[in-house]
Order: sequence, then structure tokens, then C-alpha cells
Amino acid sequence: MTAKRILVVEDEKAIRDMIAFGLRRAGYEVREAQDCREARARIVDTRPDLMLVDWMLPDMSGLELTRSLKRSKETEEIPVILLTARSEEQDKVSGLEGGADDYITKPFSPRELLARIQAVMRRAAPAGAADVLVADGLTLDDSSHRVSAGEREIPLGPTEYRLLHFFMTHPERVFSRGQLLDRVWGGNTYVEERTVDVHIRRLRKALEPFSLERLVQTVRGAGYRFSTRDA
Amino acid sequence: MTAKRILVVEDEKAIRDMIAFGLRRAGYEVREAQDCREARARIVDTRPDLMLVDWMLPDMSGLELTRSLKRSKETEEIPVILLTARSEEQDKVSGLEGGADDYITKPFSPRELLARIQAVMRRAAPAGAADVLVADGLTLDDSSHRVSAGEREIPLGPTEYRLLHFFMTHPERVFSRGQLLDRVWGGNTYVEERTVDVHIRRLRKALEPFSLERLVQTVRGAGYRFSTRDA
DNA sequence: TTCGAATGTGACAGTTGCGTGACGAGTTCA
DNA sequence: TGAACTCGTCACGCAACTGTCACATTCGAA
Repeated sequence: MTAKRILVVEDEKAIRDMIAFGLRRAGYEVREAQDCREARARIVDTRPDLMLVDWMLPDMSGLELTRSLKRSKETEEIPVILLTARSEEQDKVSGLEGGADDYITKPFSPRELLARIQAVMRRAAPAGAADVLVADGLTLDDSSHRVSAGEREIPLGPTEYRLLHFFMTHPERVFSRGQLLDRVWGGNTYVEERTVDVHIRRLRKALEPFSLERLVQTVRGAGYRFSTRDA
Repeated sequence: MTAKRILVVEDEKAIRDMIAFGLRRAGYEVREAQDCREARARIVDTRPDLMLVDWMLPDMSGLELTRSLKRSKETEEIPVILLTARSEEQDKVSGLEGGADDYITKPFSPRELLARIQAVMRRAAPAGAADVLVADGLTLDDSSHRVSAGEREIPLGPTEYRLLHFFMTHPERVFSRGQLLDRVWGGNTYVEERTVDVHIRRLRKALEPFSLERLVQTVRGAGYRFSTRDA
């Protein structure tokens, strides 16, 4: 897993440096911005995983920035933690109403900051909805992370599991190698397309002992398909 | 087992939010009230399993509220934990005399709060209603805080106990390290995710002499799972 | 049938994830 | 006060997993 990127929007350089220092030590990749205008530029070119935004900024309040981010489809999913100087109750209320995911009052300990960041990021990762998928004799229970044929469990590696999960949630459809890389591996990984073949092979091999390999079908010239109907 | 309901009675919104936030992340259902009047309304319509009551409230002191609750048949069984700003011995004494089940001074850590809540709920559980969890040869008796295999008791540290308890109340499900930190350690703590591994290890080690370590299973790339079915 | 392109398959080396023992700091209890 | 716990972190090592390659096989168009 690559390092998470955090964008720190804070006008006071001293504070910004301190925060950045602490975050880098904790293994995050840090980008900085002095004001809202610069923040917007950074958002576009670094696509941060989380933002720390000071309440008081020279050009526009952090709250307004947050609000406007949450209004845009592009940016609404980026979690925001607001930094405020005083623990004014009113601020907190409007901060959360404005769409911030958490707030923290200065002064704060590095540990507290890290705790909030971790908590917010965890929350941002949504819990899956569909739980038990069934196709022919094959069952995939996502909550227990088990795949089985009847009573017998089928051991799968992480990638094979994700691949099968994707297929079972999108049955009867052909996906090109490129599409599979996007949706199963994740948009910004670069691996050879033929790598997909290998994992298809591994998945089939795991299904073989149960004669279920026919569920994973090759569509020559197009890609692969998961289907209960025979090819 | 459905989620336990906790009613938080605290006038300062900031503190209330923080507490509620932590409790929700730990899996509780949280209701909030700003003062004693509102608290009474919530008690009636939500029947909480436990109450957290601030000492200083605008309309009536938390102590008085507690006293009056303990006088009524309807409400005397609801456990109450008092929150106070200072750790004055005097307060503590009168707090407990007033019928509170426990007492915690601000500031407190999320884990401390969770620990007290669990302890109080355990104590409050009616003696007869054995909340004993069993899985294979393993028994966890929450009322006596004992874990045993057959006749032999298994010694566990506090964290290992909470971990096992959480697992046994959520069997057959995979939890990531992050989720475990949320639900076992408490929502706002920052510790390395690998710390979970170490406690898993300690738990397994304690179960080893009874060949029960297989109940705690690793799901590579996903987290850990408690299951009686073999991996 | 033949040939080139697409796909299947086994092996390999680098990487990652997890298990494990050790250690220092902080707590609790006698 | 000191001994016994407990906790979080670290470093090391192994086993599982990953991506890539080379070679084999299959398919379809001509």
C-alpha cells in the first residue's frame, strides 16, 4: 500500500512545519498550502487522501473551503479535519455542519492528531454492502472472507479473492484486461496486462478441484467473463 | 445481541460530541441529552442500557438526577456513570452514595471510558442471566470475567480479554487491524496497527496450552477472524 | 491446412505480510 | 520502594504472494 497523502492548509509557517514534520515521521506523504487558493491547486495536482485545514486563513475561512469542497463531486470524498484555535462551541457545530469530518482544537498533541487522522481515514473506507454471493455451487461470504463449494472451503490468495469477488458482483459481462486492472487492482497501478492472465489461471486452478473452473470463461479477443451459463 | 444503547447527558456540545463519537465507533448506539429535563424524555423513549451523566448540568446536578432515578422502580436498574471535572474525593464519595455505579474524572481517555462502561454493564447484568460465551471448548464468562477451557482457567491480560470478548461476540467475521483498534482499543487512540498482531499473538499463546489457538485465524491481506470452522 | 496472434501454463526472483522474541516505559500492588 | 504485570514498538526471518518471462497450446482467418 502506498503512503497516504495529506494536504496541510495553514498560513502560519511554524505550525505548518511542525505538523508536516510529525506526519512525515508517521509515514505520511505531506503537501502544504498557505491559503485556500493554493490549496485548490494542490488538490488538483496531488489528489490528497485527507486534508487538514486551519480555520483562520488569509483569503477565505477554512470552513468555507470545506463547504465548497463538499459541494463538488470531484472533491466531496476527501475527508477534512478542521483545526481551530479556540474551542468555541459555536465553531465546532458549524464546522461539522459545514461538512468537515472531524475537528481538533489547538493546541493538540501529535498523538491526538494522528489518532483523528487514522479514525477519519478508517471511516472514509466504506463497509461493503452485499455480503453473501452465490453462483452455482460457489459461495463467497465477504464478511467472513471465505469462499466455499458446499462445505469445503476454497483457499484463495488476496488478489484471486478480489478478482472473484469482482466477477461475482458483475456476472455475465465481459471485461477486458485493462478494465480488470482498473477495477480489481486499482486505477493507478501499472502492471502488464498479461498479469491478469496469470491470476485468472490461478483462480481457475483453485476452482478446479471442485469442477468450477468453467465459471471463469475466456472471450477471445475481448477479455474474461464470469458466467454460470456454459460458454 | 443488539447494540447497547447509551444515553449521554452533558451540556457542553463539544464534549458530548467527542464522547458520542468514540462510543459510536466502539459499536454502541448513542443518544444525547443536554440537561436533566431532556434526559428524562430520552429515558422514556429510548430505554438506555447505561447512562453517562455530567456532574454539572444547567437545570439540576447530575447527582440529583442520579438520585431520583435510583428512587424509581422504573429506572433504578439503569447503571449510571458520573462525569466530573475535578477528582475531589468528596465528590466521589457523595457521587457513589447518590447511587452512581461508577465515577470518572475529566479528562479521561477513550479506553478508560470503554473499560468502565464494560465493567459497569457487566456488574449490572442480572445475576441469573448468564452472559456466557461458548465456542468449541472455550468459555468466556463475562460476569466473573473468567475465561476457561473445560475446568482449567486461562489467564489473560486486560487487552487480550477485551479482544477475545469482542471476537466471541462477533464470530465468523473478518476484522481489519484498523477495525479492531476502533472496537477494542477505542475510537480515538493512536497506536501502530501492528500492535494488533502482537496482542493476537499473546492471545494465541494463552490459548495454545489448550490447542485452541486455531480459533483465532489470520486472513492474509484482510485481518483476523474468530471461527470454530477451520481455516 | 497453415500461419500468426491470442491465450494457457510453469517457473523464478523480488516483495510483502505476518509471526515472533526482546526491550523499555509505565502501572499496580504489596 | 521494588517486584510483577502490561503495553506498545521494533527488528529479524520465514512463508506466501506477486509480477514477469519464456515456452506451449489453441484458435481463427485465409
